[in-house]
Amino acid sequence: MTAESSPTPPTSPTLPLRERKKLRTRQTLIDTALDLFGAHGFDGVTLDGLCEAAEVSKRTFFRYFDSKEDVAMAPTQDLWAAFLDVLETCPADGRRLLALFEDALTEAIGRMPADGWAERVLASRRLAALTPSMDAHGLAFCDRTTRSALAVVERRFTLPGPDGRLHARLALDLLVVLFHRTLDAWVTQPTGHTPDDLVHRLHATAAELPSALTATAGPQV
Amino acid sequence: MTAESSPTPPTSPTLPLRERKKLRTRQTLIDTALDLFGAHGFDGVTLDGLCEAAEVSKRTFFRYFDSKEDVAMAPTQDLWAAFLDVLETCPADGRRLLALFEDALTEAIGRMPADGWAERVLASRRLAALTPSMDAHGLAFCDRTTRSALAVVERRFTLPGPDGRLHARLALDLLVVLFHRTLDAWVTQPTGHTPDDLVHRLHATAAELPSALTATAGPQV
DNA sequence: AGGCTTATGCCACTCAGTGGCAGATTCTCG
DNA sequence: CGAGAATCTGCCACTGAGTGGCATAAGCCT
Repeated sequence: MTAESSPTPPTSPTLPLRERKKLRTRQTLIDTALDLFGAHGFDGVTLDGLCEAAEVSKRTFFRYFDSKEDVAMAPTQDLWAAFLDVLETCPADGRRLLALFEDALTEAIGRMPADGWAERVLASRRLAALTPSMDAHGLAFCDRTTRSALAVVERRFTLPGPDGRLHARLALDLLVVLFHRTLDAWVTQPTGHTPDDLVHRLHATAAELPSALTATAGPQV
Repeated sequence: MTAESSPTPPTSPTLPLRERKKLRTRQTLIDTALDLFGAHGFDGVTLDGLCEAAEVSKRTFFRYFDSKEDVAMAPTQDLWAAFLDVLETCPADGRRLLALFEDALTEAIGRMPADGWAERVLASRRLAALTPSMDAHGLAFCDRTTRSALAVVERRFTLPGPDGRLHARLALDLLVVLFHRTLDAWVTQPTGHTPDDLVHRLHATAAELPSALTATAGPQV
């Protein structure tokens, strides 16, 4: 439909046509899904309806995504994929693991496409808050990512002490917890849903961790 | 079938017959499910098969459980229900929130039925490790429980400071993380799957939290 | 252009989960 | 004890997610 301005550049820096089509189909599916889910709710849209709107067969849908929940979670999943990628290459100076993870996630957020990613995350999270099965799916995905990240860390770094592996796992779990609380706050705020603000809030939430560890409670008056 | 020895005690301390039957049906469903899932895998058992084995109609199954995953998660869910119950009544001396939660969970573990609960948890967790959809379901349930617990805490206790609510939520998230790592280790060990050992390991894992916060990593040699 | 690889569409199928209704069981109160 | 109300249960039909198989079409390579 919207033909590129340059018909056939001599040295094409882009991917081969087939790959570009796949990317576009995937993105169409994501955008259509977030649109429809936002309008009628997750359960108010059938896969058949979604596929018809996106002009693909149901069979094709399942070659791109594992489940109905999956397509709505794509923005977050892209982020964690980038996180793993950053973790794969970042240096291991003697910093604290948690700080290292925090910075890797910051870097990953920075790598997200500037056009519309934040909006898609926002739509996705708002949907998840209303849809138990989406929430469950997202949580499980984070857990799997945590395990992958732990594998990368074990392979690339030296974890001192007999409990080094446990410490790394706990640090990763902590990062996930911090990120989720950060997302909660970021999604809830009325305006200013930018990646930069997300990063800012991530560090702010992380700064509260020591207080959370020592926080006490008195009886209700 | 197995009639009670005392036909009709004058002052019956037990629940009415109808309630007892319901309890028994529920427990039969759980035991049958864990048996069959353990033998053929979660996906190797259909609901129709499970219902036939438990001698109930599928319609009845869904009057007791929300989903196929739900029945296999019952042991853990019973624990968290008890946790909420303990939280509802425990005193709020000036202790740290995290310690308070840890003790409440310990108390909840102590309230679990001595006969077979540990075995059921073990079977349930081993299944969950092999079944993504069960894992997701369990994670989502923990998240919902965390929110319920936060509501109880906010209602019963005073949370000082503008970030008191965040601190409490983080402390609860931490407890869940600690519990999951504890379960990982407890399930993995070859023997000694007792509630007491679970409690012991919970405190041991919690003791590693400060180290996890400050842990560092060097480059791989 | 022609053959090779890969993505897509279509069809039929299994299984989880739901709604409705009829019949059975338990509770309650006269 | 017995009638009637309140539940609990079983059966049946139905929707919708997800899968496997196979034929076709589209992009790729030389």
